[in-house]
Amino acid sequence: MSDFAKRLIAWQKQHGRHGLPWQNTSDAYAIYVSEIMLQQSQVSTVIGYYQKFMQRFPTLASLAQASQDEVLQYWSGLGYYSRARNLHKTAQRIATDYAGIFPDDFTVMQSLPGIGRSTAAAIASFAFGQVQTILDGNVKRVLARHFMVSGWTGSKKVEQQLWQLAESLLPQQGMVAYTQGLMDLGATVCTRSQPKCAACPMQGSCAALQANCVYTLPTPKPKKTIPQKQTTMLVLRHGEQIMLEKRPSSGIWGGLWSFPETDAADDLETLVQTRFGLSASSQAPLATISHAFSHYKLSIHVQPMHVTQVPSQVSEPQYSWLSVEEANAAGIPTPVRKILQLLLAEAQTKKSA
DNA sequence: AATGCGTGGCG
DNA sequence: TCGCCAAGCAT
Repeated sequence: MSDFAKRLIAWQKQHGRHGLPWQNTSDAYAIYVSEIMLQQSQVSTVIGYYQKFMQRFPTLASLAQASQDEVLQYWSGLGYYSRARNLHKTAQRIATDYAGIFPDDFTVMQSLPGIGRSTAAAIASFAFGQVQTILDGNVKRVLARHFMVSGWTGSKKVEQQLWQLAESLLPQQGMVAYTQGLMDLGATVCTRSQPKCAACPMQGSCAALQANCVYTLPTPKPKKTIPQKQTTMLVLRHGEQIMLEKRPSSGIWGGLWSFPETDAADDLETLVQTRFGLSASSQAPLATISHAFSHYKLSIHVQPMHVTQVPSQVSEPQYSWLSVEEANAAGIPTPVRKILQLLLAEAQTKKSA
Protein backbone atom coordinates (compact mmCIF):
# COMPACT_ATOMS: atom_id res chain seq x y z
CA MET A 1 0.00 0.00 0.00
CA SER A 2 1.29 3.48 -0.84
CA ASP A 3 2.51 5.53 2.07
CA PHE A 4 0.00 8.17 0.99
CA ALA A 5 -2.91 5.75 1.35
CA LYS A 6 -1.66 4.34 4.63
CA ARG A 7 -1.39 7.74 6.28
CA LEU A 8 -4.67 8.93 4.81
CA ILE A 9 -6.62 5.94 6.10
CA ALA A 10 -5.14 6.27 9.57
CA TRP A 11 -5.87 9.99 9.59
CA GLN A 12 -9.44 9.52 8.38
CA LYS A 13 -10.21 7.02 11.12
CA GLN A 14 -9.05 9.41 13.79
CA HIS A 15 -9.76 12.87 12.39
CA GLY A 16 -12.17 12.42 9.49
CA ARG A 17 -15.93 12.96 9.36
CA HIS A 18 -18.02 10.04 10.55
CA GLY A 19 -21.46 11.33 11.43
CA LEU A 20 -22.85 12.61 8.13
CA PRO A 21 -26.36 11.34 7.36
CA TRP A 22 -25.23 9.22 4.39
CA GLN A 23 -22.37 7.58 6.22
CA ASN A 24 -22.49 4.37 8.22
CA THR A 25 -24.71 2.66 5.68
CA SER A 26 -23.97 0.24 2.89
CA ASP A 27 -27.30 0.88 1.17
CA ALA A 28 -26.18 1.69 -2.36
CA TYR A 29 -29.33 3.70 -3.00
CA ALA A 30 -28.80 5.92 0.05
CA ILE A 31 -25.19 6.46 -0.94
CA TYR A 32 -26.19 7.12 -4.55
CA VAL A 33 -28.70 9.83 -3.58
CA SER A 34 -26.10 11.55 -1.42
CA GLU A 35 -23.47 11.48 -4.15
CA ILE A 36 -25.83 13.07 -6.66
CA MET A 37 -26.88 15.78 -4.22
CA LEU A 38 -23.27 16.46 -3.34
CA GLN A 39 -22.27 17.08 -6.95
CA GLN A 40 -21.24 20.74 -6.89
CA SER A 41 -23.18 21.33 -3.68
CA GLN A 42 -21.67 21.74 -0.26
CA VAL A 43 -22.24 19.32 2.59
CA SER A 44 -23.90 21.92 4.81
CA THR A 45 -26.38 22.74 2.06
CA VAL A 46 -27.15 19.13 1.23
CA ILE A 47 -27.87 17.74 4.70
CA GLY A 48 -31.39 19.17 5.04
CA TYR A 49 -32.38 18.28 1.50
CA TYR A 50 -31.03 14.76 1.93
CA GLN A 51 -32.96 14.05 5.09
CA LYS A 52 -36.28 15.22 3.65
CA PHE A 53 -35.66 13.42 0.37
CA MET A 54 -34.85 10.12 2.05
CA GLN A 55 -37.85 10.39 4.30
CA ARG A 56 -40.13 10.74 1.28
CA PHE A 57 -38.21 8.39 -1.05
CA PRO A 58 -36.61 5.85 1.29
CA THR A 59 -36.12 3.20 -1.38
CA LEU A 60 -35.20 3.03 -5.02
CA ALA A 61 -38.66 1.65 -5.79
CA SER A 62 -40.41 4.55 -4.05
CA LEU A 63 -38.37 7.01 -6.11
CA ALA A 64 -39.04 5.13 -9.35
CA GLN A 65 -42.77 5.19 -8.69
CA ALA A 66 -42.94 8.92 -7.93
CA SER A 67 -43.74 11.61 -10.47
CA GLN A 68 -41.01 13.86 -11.77
CA ASP A 69 -42.98 16.80 -10.41
CA GLU A 70 -42.74 15.47 -6.89
CA VAL A 71 -39.04 14.67 -7.19
CA LEU A 72 -38.44 18.26 -8.32
CA GLN A 73 -40.45 19.57 -5.36
CA TYR A 74 -37.91 17.99 -3.07
CA TRP A 75 -35.03 19.33 -5.17
CA SER A 76 -36.42 22.85 -5.33
CA GLY A 77 -33.75 25.33 -4.27
CA LEU A 78 -30.83 22.93 -4.51
CA GLY A 79 -30.01 23.80 -8.11
CA TYR A 80 -28.62 21.87 -11.07
CA TYR A 81 -32.01 20.31 -11.63
CA SER A 82 -30.81 17.87 -14.29
CA ARG A 83 -29.43 15.97 -11.31
CA ALA A 84 -32.96 15.42 -10.04
CA ARG A 85 -34.35 14.52 -13.45
CA ASN A 86 -31.52 12.05 -14.01
CA LEU A 87 -31.88 10.64 -10.51
CA HIS A 88 -35.51 9.88 -11.23
CA LYS A 89 -34.74 8.47 -14.68
CA THR A 90 -31.99 6.25 -13.29
CA ALA A 91 -34.25 4.94 -10.53
CA GLN A 92 -36.83 3.97 -13.15
CA ARG A 93 -34.18 2.38 -15.34
CA ILE A 94 -32.83 0.29 -12.47
CA ALA A 95 -36.37 -0.75 -11.60
CA THR A 96 -37.07 -2.00 -15.12
CA ASP A 97 -33.66 -3.10 -16.41
CA TYR A 98 -31.90 -4.31 -13.25
CA ALA A 99 -34.73 -5.87 -11.27
CA GLY A 100 -34.70 -2.97 -8.86
CA ILE A 101 -31.23 -3.88 -7.58
CA PHE A 102 -28.65 -1.11 -7.67
CA PRO A 103 -25.92 -2.41 -10.02
CA ASP A 104 -22.52 -3.09 -8.46
CA ASP A 105 -20.69 -2.99 -11.79
CA PHE A 106 -18.54 0.11 -12.17
CA THR A 107 -19.06 0.29 -15.94
CA VAL A 108 -22.80 -0.27 -15.70
CA MET A 109 -23.08 2.49 -13.12
CA GLN A 110 -21.45 4.95 -15.50
CA SER A 111 -23.98 4.09 -18.20
CA LEU A 112 -26.79 5.42 -16.00
CA PRO A 113 -27.94 9.04 -16.42
CA GLY A 114 -26.17 11.43 -14.08
CA ILE A 115 -23.51 8.98 -12.92
CA GLY A 116 -20.05 9.82 -14.22
CA ARG A 117 -16.70 8.34 -13.37
CA SER A 118 -16.20 10.06 -10.02
CA THR A 119 -19.71 9.43 -8.74
CA ALA A 120 -19.52 5.81 -9.86
CA ALA A 121 -16.24 5.45 -8.00
CA ALA A 122 -17.72 6.93 -4.85
CA ILE A 123 -20.66 4.53 -4.94
CA ALA A 124 -18.44 1.59 -5.87
CA SER A 125 -16.08 2.21 -2.98
CA PHE A 126 -18.59 3.24 -0.31
CA ALA A 127 -21.27 0.68 -1.08
CA PHE A 128 -19.22 -2.20 -2.44
CA GLY A 129 -15.66 -1.65 -1.24
CA GLN A 130 -14.34 -1.64 -4.79
CA VAL A 131 -10.96 -0.16 -5.66
CA GLN A 132 -11.87 2.86 -7.78
CA THR A 133 -10.80 6.43 -7.32
CA ILE A 134 -12.93 9.52 -7.05
CA LEU A 135 -11.71 12.83 -8.45
CA ASP A 136 -13.74 15.75 -7.19
CA GLY A 137 -12.76 19.30 -6.35
CA ASN A 138 -11.31 18.27 -3.00
CA VAL A 139 -9.14 15.53 -4.47
CA LYS A 140 -7.97 17.74 -7.32
CA ARG A 141 -6.79 20.35 -4.82
CA VAL A 142 -5.07 17.80 -2.56
CA LEU A 143 -3.25 16.15 -5.46
CA ALA A 144 -2.36 19.40 -7.22
CA ARG A 145 -0.65 20.54 -4.05
CA HIS A 146 0.87 17.31 -2.87
CA PHE A 147 2.39 16.53 -6.26
CA MET A 148 2.79 20.12 -7.46
CA VAL A 149 0.59 19.77 -10.52
CA SER A 150 0.15 23.19 -12.08
CA GLY A 151 -2.44 24.25 -14.64
CA TRP A 152 -6.19 24.59 -14.25
CA THR A 153 -7.53 21.26 -12.96
CA GLY A 154 -10.57 21.56 -15.19
CA SER A 155 -8.56 21.30 -18.40
CA LYS A 156 -8.48 17.96 -20.14
CA LYS A 157 -4.72 17.58 -19.90
CA VAL A 158 -4.37 18.33 -16.20
CA GLU A 159 -7.44 16.33 -15.32
CA GLN A 160 -6.02 13.30 -17.06
CA GLN A 161 -2.79 13.61 -15.06
CA LEU A 162 -4.80 13.82 -11.88
CA TRP A 163 -6.88 10.74 -12.70
CA GLN A 164 -3.66 8.83 -13.29
CA LEU A 165 -2.11 10.07 -10.05
CA ALA A 166 -5.26 9.27 -8.11
CA GLU A 167 -5.33 5.73 -9.51
CA SER A 168 -1.68 5.13 -8.67
CA LEU A 169 -2.29 5.91 -5.01
CA LEU A 170 -5.20 3.50 -4.48
CA PRO A 171 -4.91 0.94 -1.69
CA GLN A 172 -6.20 -2.60 -2.09
CA GLN A 173 -7.80 -2.52 1.36
CA GLY A 174 -9.72 0.06 3.36
CA MET A 175 -11.43 1.81 0.48
CA VAL A 176 -14.26 3.29 2.54
CA ALA A 177 -11.90 5.14 4.88
CA TYR A 178 -9.57 5.99 2.01
CA THR A 179 -12.24 7.54 -0.23
CA GLN A 180 -13.79 9.39 2.67
CA GLY A 181 -10.33 10.51 3.75
CA LEU A 182 -9.58 12.03 0.37
CA MET A 183 -12.65 14.22 0.64
CA ASP A 184 -12.27 14.94 4.34
CA LEU A 185 -8.69 16.06 3.91
CA GLY A 186 -9.65 18.48 1.15
CA ALA A 187 -12.72 19.72 2.98
CA THR A 188 -11.24 20.23 6.44
CA VAL A 189 -7.44 20.53 6.14
CA CYS A 190 -6.28 21.11 2.58
CA THR A 191 -8.84 23.84 2.07
CA ARG A 192 -8.76 26.43 -0.68
CA SER A 193 -7.98 29.32 1.62
CA GLN A 194 -6.06 29.08 4.87
CA PRO A 195 -5.10 25.40 4.63
CA LYS A 196 -4.09 23.84 7.94
CA CYS A 197 -0.78 22.40 6.82
CA ALA A 198 0.45 22.02 10.39
CA ALA A 199 -2.37 19.55 11.03
CA CYS A 200 -1.97 17.68 7.76
CA PRO A 201 -0.97 14.02 7.77
CA MET A 202 0.80 14.59 4.43
CA GLN A 203 2.99 17.50 5.52
CA GLY A 204 6.10 15.37 5.32
CA SER A 205 5.57 14.50 1.67
CA CYS A 206 3.67 17.50 0.30
CA ALA A 207 5.70 19.04 -2.53
CA ALA A 208 3.81 22.33 -2.47
CA LEU A 209 4.45 22.76 1.23
CA GLN A 210 8.17 22.12 0.81
CA ALA A 211 8.32 24.53 -2.13
CA ASN A 212 6.24 27.09 -0.24
CA CYS A 213 3.62 27.33 -2.96
CA VAL A 214 0.54 25.90 -1.27
CA TYR A 215 -1.20 29.21 -1.82
CA THR A 216 -0.63 29.25 -5.57
CA LEU A 217 -2.08 25.80 -6.15
CA PRO A 218 -4.32 24.67 -7.60
CA THR A 219 -4.08 27.06 -10.53
CA PRO A 220 -7.29 29.10 -10.58
CA LYS A 221 -9.81 28.76 -13.36
CA PRO A 222 -9.29 31.27 -16.18
CA LYS A 223 -11.67 34.18 -15.71
CA LYS A 224 -14.37 35.06 -18.13
CA THR A 225 -16.70 38.00 -18.08
CA ILE A 226 -20.18 36.76 -17.40
CA PRO A 227 -23.05 38.33 -19.31
CA GLN A 228 -25.85 40.34 -17.73
CA LYS A 229 -29.34 39.43 -18.91
CA GLN A 230 -32.82 40.80 -18.31
CA THR A 231 -36.24 39.25 -18.21
CA THR A 232 -39.72 40.16 -17.10
CA MET A 233 -41.74 37.65 -15.13
CA LEU A 234 -45.49 38.04 -15.46
CA VAL A 235 -47.42 37.46 -12.27
CA LEU A 236 -50.87 36.75 -13.65
CA ARG A 237 -53.32 37.04 -10.78
CA HIS A 238 -56.93 35.96 -10.79
CA GLY A 239 -58.60 36.18 -7.43
CA GLU A 240 -56.33 34.41 -4.97
CA GLN A 241 -54.58 32.46 -7.68
CA ILE A 242 -51.51 32.97 -9.79
CA MET A 243 -50.45 31.21 -12.97
CA LEU A 244 -47.28 29.16 -13.32
CA GLU A 245 -46.02 27.41 -16.41
CA LYS A 246 -43.93 24.30 -16.64
CA ARG A 247 -40.57 25.00 -18.20
CA PRO A 248 -39.14 22.85 -20.99
CA SER A 249 -37.26 19.81 -19.72
CA SER A 250 -33.92 21.09 -20.94
CA GLY A 251 -32.17 24.37 -20.29
CA ILE A 252 -32.22 26.54 -17.22
CA TRP A 253 -34.66 25.39 -14.51
CA GLY A 254 -35.70 22.49 -16.74
CA GLY A 255 -38.96 20.87 -15.65
CA LEU A 256 -39.62 23.41 -12.91
CA TRP A 257 -42.68 25.63 -12.54
CA SER A 258 -42.12 29.33 -13.10
CA PHE A 259 -43.83 32.55 -14.05
CA PRO A 260 -44.26 33.22 -17.77
CA GLU A 261 -41.44 35.37 -19.08
CA THR A 262 -41.06 37.99 -21.75
CA ASP A 263 -38.28 40.26 -22.87
CA ALA A 264 -40.71 42.80 -24.28
CA ALA A 265 -41.75 45.53 -21.90
CA ASP A 266 -44.50 47.10 -23.97
CA ASP A 267 -48.05 46.06 -24.61
CA LEU A 268 -48.15 43.19 -22.19
CA GLU A 269 -51.93 43.03 -22.44
CA THR A 270 -51.75 42.05 -26.10
CA LEU A 271 -48.94 39.61 -25.41
CA VAL A 272 -50.91 37.89 -22.67
CA GLN A 273 -54.03 37.81 -24.82
CA THR A 274 -52.13 36.30 -27.73
CA ARG A 275 -50.04 33.82 -25.79
CA PHE A 276 -52.52 32.66 -23.18
CA GLY A 277 -55.92 33.90 -24.38
CA LEU A 278 -56.24 35.91 -21.19
CA SER A 279 -57.71 39.35 -20.70
CA ALA A 280 -55.50 41.13 -18.23
CA SER A 281 -54.33 44.61 -17.27
CA SER A 282 -50.87 45.53 -16.05
CA GLN A 283 -50.43 46.66 -12.47
CA ALA A 284 -47.57 48.60 -10.93
CA PRO A 285 -44.21 46.78 -11.21
CA LEU A 286 -43.60 44.93 -7.97
CA ALA A 287 -39.81 44.67 -7.81
CA THR A 288 -36.63 43.90 -9.65
CA ILE A 289 -34.78 40.86 -8.41
CA SER A 290 -31.12 40.19 -9.11
CA HIS A 291 -30.18 36.58 -9.53
CA ALA A 292 -26.67 35.28 -10.16
CA PHE A 293 -26.11 32.01 -11.98
CA SER A 294 -22.70 30.47 -12.42
CA HIS A 295 -22.65 31.57 -16.05
CA TYR A 296 -24.71 34.79 -16.18
CA LYS A 297 -26.45 37.39 -14.11
CA LEU A 298 -30.14 37.97 -14.45
CA SER A 299 -32.27 40.96 -13.57
CA ILE A 300 -35.87 39.89 -13.14
CA HIS A 301 -38.53 42.54 -13.44
CA VAL A 302 -41.60 41.37 -11.58
CA GLN A 303 -44.72 42.51 -13.40
CA PRO A 304 -48.08 41.77 -11.80
CA MET A 305 -51.13 41.66 -14.05
CA HIS A 306 -54.76 41.58 -13.06
CA VAL A 307 -56.57 38.89 -15.00
CA THR A 308 -60.22 39.70 -15.54
CA GLN A 309 -61.22 36.56 -17.33
CA VAL A 310 -59.79 33.05 -17.38
CA PRO A 311 -60.85 30.81 -20.27
CA SER A 312 -63.16 28.20 -18.79
CA GLN A 313 -61.89 25.19 -20.71
CA VAL A 314 -58.15 25.57 -21.21
CA SER A 315 -56.36 23.44 -18.61
CA GLU A 316 -53.37 22.64 -20.77
CA PRO A 317 -50.95 20.64 -18.67
CA GLN A 318 -48.09 23.11 -18.97
CA TYR A 319 -50.11 25.80 -17.17
CA SER A 320 -51.34 25.76 -13.63
CA TRP A 321 -53.44 28.17 -11.54
CA LEU A 322 -52.42 27.94 -7.91
CA SER A 323 -52.74 29.76 -4.63
CA VAL A 324 -49.49 31.31 -3.44
CA GLU A 325 -49.21 28.60 -0.79
CA GLU A 326 -49.70 25.85 -3.35
CA ALA A 327 -47.15 27.44 -5.66
CA ASN A 328 -44.69 27.64 -2.81
CA ALA A 329 -44.92 23.87 -2.36
CA ALA A 330 -44.27 23.14 -6.05
CA GLY A 331 -41.01 22.48 -7.83
CA ILE A 332 -39.95 26.09 -8.34
CA PRO A 333 -36.61 27.84 -8.74
CA THR A 334 -35.30 30.16 -6.05
CA PRO A 335 -36.24 33.52 -7.63
CA VAL A 336 -39.83 32.34 -8.05
CA ARG A 337 -39.88 31.47 -4.36
CA LYS A 338 -38.64 34.97 -3.61
CA ILE A 339 -41.42 36.49 -5.69
CA LEU A 340 -43.99 34.36 -3.87
CA GLN A 341 -42.62 35.74 -0.61
CA LEU A 342 -43.15 39.26 -1.94
CA LEU A 343 -46.75 38.42 -2.79
CA LEU A 344 -47.34 37.02 0.69
CA ALA A 345 -45.79 40.11 2.28
CA GLU A 346 -47.97 42.31 0.11
CA ALA A 347 -51.09 40.43 1.18
CA GLN A 348 -50.07 40.78 4.83
CA THR A 349 -49.58 44.52 4.44
CA LYS A 350 -53.02 44.89 2.89
CA LYS A 351 -54.58 42.87 5.68
CA SER A 352 -53.12 44.98 8.43
CA ALA A 353 -53.94 48.25 6.64
C1' DA B 1 -13.40 20.22 -25.54
C1' DA B 2 -15.41 24.18 -23.94
C1' DT B 3 -19.76 25.31 -22.30
C1' DG B 4 -24.32 24.94 -19.96
C1' DC B 5 -26.25 23.99 -15.80
C1' DG B 6 -28.07 26.74 -9.50
C1' DT B 7 -27.39 28.28 -5.36
C1' DG B 8 -25.33 29.86 -1.15
C1' DG B 9 -21.44 30.94 1.74
C1' DC B 10 -17.24 33.11 2.42
C1' DG B 11 -13.16 36.24 2.09
C1' DT C 1 -20.28 44.37 -3.17
C1' DC C 2 -18.26 40.90 -5.84
C1' DG C 3 -15.56 37.10 -7.34
C1' DC C 4 -14.81 32.42 -6.35
C1' DC C 5 -16.19 27.81 -6.20
C1' DA C 6 -18.34 23.50 -3.94
C1' DA C 7 -18.61 15.16 -3.10
C1' DG C 8 -19.48 16.79 -11.69
C1' DC C 9 -22.09 15.40 -15.69
C1' DA C 10 -23.85 15.83 -20.36
C1' DT C 11 -23.19 17.37 -24.80
